[in-house]
Amino acid sequence: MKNIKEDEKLNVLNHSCAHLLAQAVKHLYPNAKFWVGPVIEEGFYYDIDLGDEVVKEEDLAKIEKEMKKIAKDGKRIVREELTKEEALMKFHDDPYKIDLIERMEDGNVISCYTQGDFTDLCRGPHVESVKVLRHFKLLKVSGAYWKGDAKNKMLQRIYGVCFETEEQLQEHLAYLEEMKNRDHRKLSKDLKIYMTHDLVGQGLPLWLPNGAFLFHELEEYIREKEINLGYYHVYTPIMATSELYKISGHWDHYKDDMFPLMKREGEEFVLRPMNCPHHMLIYKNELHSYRDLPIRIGELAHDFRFEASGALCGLERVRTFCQNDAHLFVRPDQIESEFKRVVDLILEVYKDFNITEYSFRLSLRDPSDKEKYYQNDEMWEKAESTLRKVLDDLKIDYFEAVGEAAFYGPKLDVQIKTAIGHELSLSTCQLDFLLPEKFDLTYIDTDGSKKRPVVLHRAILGSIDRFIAYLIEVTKGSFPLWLAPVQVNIIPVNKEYHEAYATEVYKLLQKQNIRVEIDDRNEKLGYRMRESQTRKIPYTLILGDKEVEQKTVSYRLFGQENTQTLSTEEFIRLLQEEIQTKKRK
RNA sequence: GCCGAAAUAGCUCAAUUGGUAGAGCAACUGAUUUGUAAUCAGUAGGUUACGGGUUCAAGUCCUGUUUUCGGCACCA
Repeated sequence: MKNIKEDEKLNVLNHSCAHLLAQAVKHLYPNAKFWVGPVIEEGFYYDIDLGDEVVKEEDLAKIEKEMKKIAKDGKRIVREELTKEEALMKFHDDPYKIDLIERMEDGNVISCYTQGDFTDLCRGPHVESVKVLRHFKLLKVSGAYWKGDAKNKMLQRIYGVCFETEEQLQEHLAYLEEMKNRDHRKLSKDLKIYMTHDLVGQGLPLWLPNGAFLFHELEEYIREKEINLGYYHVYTPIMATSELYKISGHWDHYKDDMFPLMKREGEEFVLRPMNCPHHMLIYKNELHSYRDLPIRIGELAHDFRFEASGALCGLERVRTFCQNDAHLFVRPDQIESEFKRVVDLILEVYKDFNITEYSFRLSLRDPSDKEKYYQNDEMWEKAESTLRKVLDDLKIDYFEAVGEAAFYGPKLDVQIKTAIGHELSLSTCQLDFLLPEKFDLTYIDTDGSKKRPVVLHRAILGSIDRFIAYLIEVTKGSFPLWLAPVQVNIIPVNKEYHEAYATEVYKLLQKQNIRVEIDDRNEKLGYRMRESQTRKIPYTLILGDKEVEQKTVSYRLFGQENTQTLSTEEFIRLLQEEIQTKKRK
């Protein structure tokens, strides 16, 4: 999709369109007051205070109509430059604009733009005339907190997009529609990946057999990779006493995001929101020599977080999920090499899954946020500069995000965008000097003295749940053979004559651990083929007279129309090769 | 959590201004015995998410709850 904000022409066009929107809203809602109307990647929006009035989705058509009317009139857009005092005078009855003006530096030129009966404070630039604004569409309305702060009043936000030609606009709208069809929630329903139920609760998905196969294969995949890299896997309880999180420091920072306390016989338990404290205790269970480090403790661990109800989304954001977690206990001199190994693993895994659209985010603390972040300037500077150095050494492109760090340290996150445009972290690698401190972790150094290890928290697939959600979207539900819930579907042409051979092939494949089904229903071949294709099963076998006679199989690949014929042995070899090469590199 | 919208058969959707809840697919039964994306006929399927109210009459209007959707805020 075109990034409208980055495109010079479209940026100006959409910004002007935001003004056109404001003007139309002003005509229809005379009491409207306007905050800001910026250009974003997807188009533009305007935040508006309508007092007691409400814009509903059905009102968008009405507003669009007014916008078209104004555009047709074709007023010129005129720039005017003011001093701060003049600007304050001009917008004296608009508290929102006064707020903006007052925060501008004295002496700077302040500009505003006028089109017909509407003037707005704005840096510009704009198109010459509203006449150019013809191919636009208002897309959605929503509430949005003033200045992005939940403590403030909620304004109304109207989103839209504008293009130079009608073709471009229609193409864009078609693209948005196409993306909706890629939404993992829709595909998951079609492909029977997971379900939810009111009686279980929101954000708590139930994995159906097809989803469970995916889940299991991914667990096996990453576990094997990690074992080859020297990780040890453990299982730890999904709960602990609240005391554990008081020691780790999580209690102070995150108890509101945890499921509430369970009290019994004077003890207090919580469902765990993360696994770090458990793994710290496993490290502490033994005395460690400098020779033993790094020690890598991994777990496919189920965690529970009380996410805000409005944040929940399919498998992408849930209240219980399975983390592909590990904690790497390293000596200070090993931070760089170990961090590099994690980045290498991330790159390797993404390659295995053909994930190409992602970016690295270096998440740093916001030094002014004294509440969220653990206070120790020296520690933070050391940690942040270490990560930066490794990334630079690896020549990895990344962007920095202030205020996105964990409370205990900076991190490298891998960001992806979902089909419907949500930006999410998939993988993460976090540097932590704090938890080793809190749990008084040590190793014995060369000189016999106790030293403090450093911890790297990392998750490669992130959460299995979210990873599957993303995988469904990038593959459109057509999974590579090794992941496909059903890998081969056998269709005997005639039940009476071909079922025996079909069963024979079925048993052969099953013996090779191929996930295979046989569709011997009394339905026409075309009917069964159609269903096989809509289920996106990679291989569909057609077995009839010819195949029985020659001891062969004829197969059709998902999404293709031609049929290939191979001997049964060759076919099995083909499957095995495809599974092996894609699965284990 | 906040602003807004929605919830009708397993799924996708209909149901004039309040006036007998329907269709396609799926399921089941029977016929058909099939060579690459939907064979034909029949049967069954509903406290219209859940609770309360208005009305002679509520899927439709009001109200509370739950869940879902679009954003915002959040995301250890």
